[in-house]
Amino acid sequence: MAEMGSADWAFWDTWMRAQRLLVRELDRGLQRDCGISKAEFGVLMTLSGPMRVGELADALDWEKSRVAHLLTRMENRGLVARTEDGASGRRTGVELTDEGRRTAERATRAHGANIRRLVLDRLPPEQAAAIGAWSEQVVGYLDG
Amino acid sequence: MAEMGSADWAFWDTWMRAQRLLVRELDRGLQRDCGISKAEFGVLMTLSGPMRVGELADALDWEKSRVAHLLTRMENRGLVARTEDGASGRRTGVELTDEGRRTAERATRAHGANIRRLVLDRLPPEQAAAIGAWSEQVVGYLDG
DNA sequence: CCCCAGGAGTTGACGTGTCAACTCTAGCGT
DNA sequence: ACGCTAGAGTTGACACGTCAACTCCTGGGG
Repeated sequence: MAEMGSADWAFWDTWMRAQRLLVRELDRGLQRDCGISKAEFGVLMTLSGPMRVGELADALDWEKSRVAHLLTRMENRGLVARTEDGASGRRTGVELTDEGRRTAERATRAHGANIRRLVLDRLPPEQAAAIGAWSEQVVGYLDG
Repeated sequence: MAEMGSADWAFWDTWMRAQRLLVRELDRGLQRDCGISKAEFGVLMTLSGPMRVGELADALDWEKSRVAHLLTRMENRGLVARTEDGASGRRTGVELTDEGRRTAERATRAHGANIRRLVLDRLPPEQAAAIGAWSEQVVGYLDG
């Protein structure tokens, strides 16, 4: 197998740097406009109806404990509520509060606008096609 | 400004998912093969000779406090050493230990091989060109 | 000479993520 | 019916990043 040349490292560094700058900018926008983190945005998008914690973790492809910790913090801020599940009375489900739904609505617009402004509007079609193809391929062999 | 359509969201989600899977895989490789994190790898690569903490922070484009915290942890594990700087005797510089140099050497090979295997070897030239162009552009307008 | 303003570095509080250990319940075998 | 195990969910310890406050020089005015 060939070694990494300095051009390879430069390519990789620039790519990762661009990625990091972009994600940082989007995160700041989400925090500024809606007061939530990117992870919380993911929960708000995924949690359409009442769900079990495990379903949510599977849907997001996150560790259950990460979801549990995050839900605790979001519950304290009134974005989600734990719900009783079945006859046992154990709080094992979770759903959005009204506040959570409002925030989700607002965040969808704001975050979408930021993605469009910072990324999509500046992405020529052939670059979009290349990135799309690459993404599909990576998801295919690292996720499948 | 146009809204985000569902195709836009799908494109974005897949892209971010691929990015996340890839970074996770590379981080695990670095941890498994060399026992260091990606951030520590960055320090090991950048810290060629003795440097001041601020220089290091500037070179990496990180917050000084992040560097200070990370250096403390790396110092405890024997990868770097704080050095006395000037007549004041204040420990204000930092350099690699022998152990740090050995780890840096090993990490360069291992991480480079992983990047090549997981990314570069699978990236057709026109996709590489498109991604390279996009990266340059993003760094240009988010960093400049 | 003294003071003090500013830069460099550190530290602490807190949010967040991972891993491992723990609790609770349900379901099953005997 | 009893106990045991498997799964779901939670919790705690720790690693890491950010922000703000802090310490410690250092270099001019006065």
